[in-house]
Amino acid sequence: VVNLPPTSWAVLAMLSFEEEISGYDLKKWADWSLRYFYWSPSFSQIYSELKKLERHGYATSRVDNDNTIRGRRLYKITPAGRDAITTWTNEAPVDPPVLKHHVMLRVMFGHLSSPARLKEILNDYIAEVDALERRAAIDSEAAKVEPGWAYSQIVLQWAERYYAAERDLARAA
Amino acid sequence: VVNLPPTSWAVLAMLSFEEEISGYDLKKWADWSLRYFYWSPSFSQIYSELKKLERHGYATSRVDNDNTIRGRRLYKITPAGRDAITTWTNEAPVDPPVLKHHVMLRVMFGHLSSPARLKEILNDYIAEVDALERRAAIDSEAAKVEPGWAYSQIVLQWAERYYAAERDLARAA
DNA sequence: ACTAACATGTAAAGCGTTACATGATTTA
DNA sequence: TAAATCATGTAACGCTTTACATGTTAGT
Repeated sequence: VVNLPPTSWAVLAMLSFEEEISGYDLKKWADWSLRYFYWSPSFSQIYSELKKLERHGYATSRVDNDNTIRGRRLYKITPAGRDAITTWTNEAPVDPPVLKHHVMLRVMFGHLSSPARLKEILNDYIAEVDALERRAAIDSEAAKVEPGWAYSQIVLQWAERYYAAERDLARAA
Repeated sequence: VVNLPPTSWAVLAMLSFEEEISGYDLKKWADWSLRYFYWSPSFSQIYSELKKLERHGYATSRVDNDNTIRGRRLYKITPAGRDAITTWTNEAPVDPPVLKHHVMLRVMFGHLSSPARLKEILNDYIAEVDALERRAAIDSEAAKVEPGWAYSQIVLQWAERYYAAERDLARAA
């Protein structure tokens, strides 16, 4: 099994759910599911990840053009791809999450600001986290209807509580 | 004020603490303070960030060679740099944290694994988070001795509780 | 028919890491 | 004095985004 960056594995894992999917739909789906706990890659990166997966023999693609000039390319996971992603899921070492917390960064350098302004920033942040938590809750509910989405539901619930905890921490600060 | 990526601002903000500092020492300091809530950049990136800051006029540097062939370059923030970082801290929009949570990713694609293996992975992760939490607690205590590190202490305490919450969430899953 | 939004990519540029090179300092 | 580690970078490469180009569909 080749050594790939985590984002490639994430895309390949998403392919393992669906029969055939286009880069565009993959991105939309990533925004809906992945982005609560994993930076959702841009369109162009998803396109190049798909090409890379195809180069490695982990996916195949075909052009679907129904009476139009510009078609769209549909990707499908191969047995080799399914093997590879299964191996990665089971055997990759557990590495720590990557976090870039811009708000905490600004609090850390609070001597450049004023307590009042810092409080404003934290309040803005709390409102944002609140909104994210609610959206995660909605998506988590939606995941309940499909029995195949049990694991999605678990992580979405995790995300929901994660943001709740984050909000409380921001309040405490 | 120029538009820079957050990592550049983080480096500039660290310069705002010290009189003069080398890239190497900056990296060591980042590992000690920043890395609990902001991905600590590699040596080479810190070196190039410093060069970039100098190009923008936000820092100056001089070579300090005490009787040796190879000297080391010391960087110092300029008044323009201090202005810029102050403006950024106060006026940048609050953007959400960037998170890449590899463990959650693997849980999300749990259908490729087995419940037993997932449990193992989560336990490994809990142990790692535990260790991080303890280290954050130690560093937070250490920050108490210097009165100038009050804000550092706030965010380190935040980080400590953050990891505690993360551990509990992993347990719940 | 026109416009706005949707969809599908490519190209260029910048962010960030890993690998490498090399000098200085400690330690066995 | 040899080896190991600390310190200071550079070069090459790959990851990722932003900007651009262009075709398609839906609303007005």
